[in-house]
Amino acid sequence: MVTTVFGAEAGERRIDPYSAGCPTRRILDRIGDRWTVLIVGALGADTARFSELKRRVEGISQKMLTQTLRGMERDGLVLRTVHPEVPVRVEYTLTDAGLSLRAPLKALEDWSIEHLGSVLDHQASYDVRAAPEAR
Amino acid sequence: MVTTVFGAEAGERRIDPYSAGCPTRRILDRIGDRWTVLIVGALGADTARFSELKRRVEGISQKMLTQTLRGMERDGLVLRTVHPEVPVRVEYTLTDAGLSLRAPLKALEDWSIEHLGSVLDHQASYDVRAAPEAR
DNA sequence: CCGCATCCAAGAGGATACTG
DNA sequence: CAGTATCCTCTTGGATGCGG
Repeated sequence: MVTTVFGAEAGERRIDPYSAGCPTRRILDRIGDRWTVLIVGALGADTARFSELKRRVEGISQKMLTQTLRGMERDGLVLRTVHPEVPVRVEYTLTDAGLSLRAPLKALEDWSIEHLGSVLDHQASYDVRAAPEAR
Repeated sequence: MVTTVFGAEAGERRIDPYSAGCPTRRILDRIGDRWTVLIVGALGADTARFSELKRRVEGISQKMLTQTLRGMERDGLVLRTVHPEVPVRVEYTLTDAGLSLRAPLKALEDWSIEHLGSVLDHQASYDVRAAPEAR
C-alpha cells in the first residue's frame, strides 16, 4: 500500500512517515538532507570529479561529500566512474533518475525565491510580537 | 545577491548553503525537516486542532508538533487561532503561502512515487555488490 | 587524489511530569 | 486541551590522521 500525502484532498488522511511503503518517507530521507539537494544542483548536467564537487559545494566536508555521494550512488541517482590512474581520478555524473530530480527541486527553489521576502517579513514581525521584552 | 542552484546551467556555479542570501538554504531549513512536509500534507486545505493534527501525523511527538508548528507560524506558513474556552481549543490552518507549498511538494512526491521502484532496485543490487561477504 | 577510520562536540528529538 | 520544562539518549557531522 502506498500512502500519498499530497494527492487529492490530503487533510483527512493519517500519515505515517515510518511506514516503509510511504514514498514521502523516501523523499525525505534523501531530499531531506541539504547536501543531496546541493550536489544535484552543483552537478547539473555535467561530469565532475570529487575535488571539483567539493569546491563547488561550498562548506561541505569531505566526509559528508563522500557519504552523500555513496548514498546517491546506492539510490541510482549518481554514476561513479573510477579511472585507475595514479593518482586516481574519480568522476561523478547524474543518472537519468538524478537528472529528473532537478525539475521538482527547481520548483521548490522557485517557491523559495518567490516567498523568501514574505517569510522574512513574517519572521521579523513574529519575533517582535514574541520578544521576551527587550530590556 | 541571490544564489540560484537549479537555474539554467547549474554545474559551473559554486553553491554556498551558508550564504544567508541563498534561498536554497531557506528551503532546506524548513522543507528539509520531515515534519514540516508532513504537516503541510496532513493539514491540506482544512483546519485542524492540535490533537487532531497529532493524530494525523502518525509518530510525531507532541514536542516536535508544537515546535514545528511554531516555526511554520513564524514563517507565515500556518495560522494559529486560539479559542479562549475551557478547555482551550487551538486551530491551525495553512496560510496562502503554506497552501502554495503543496504544489512543489506534490511534485516531489510524484517523483518519489515514480522512482521508488527503481531506487529500491538500485539499493538492492548495490548492497549485494558492496556486501561484506555474507557469511 | 580519493576516501576510510576514529574521535568528539553539538544538536535533534523522545519520554515524562507539570501548568493555565 | 494545549502546551512548557527537564532530562537523557542517539544521531549528525566536523576534524584529523592513515592508506591505496
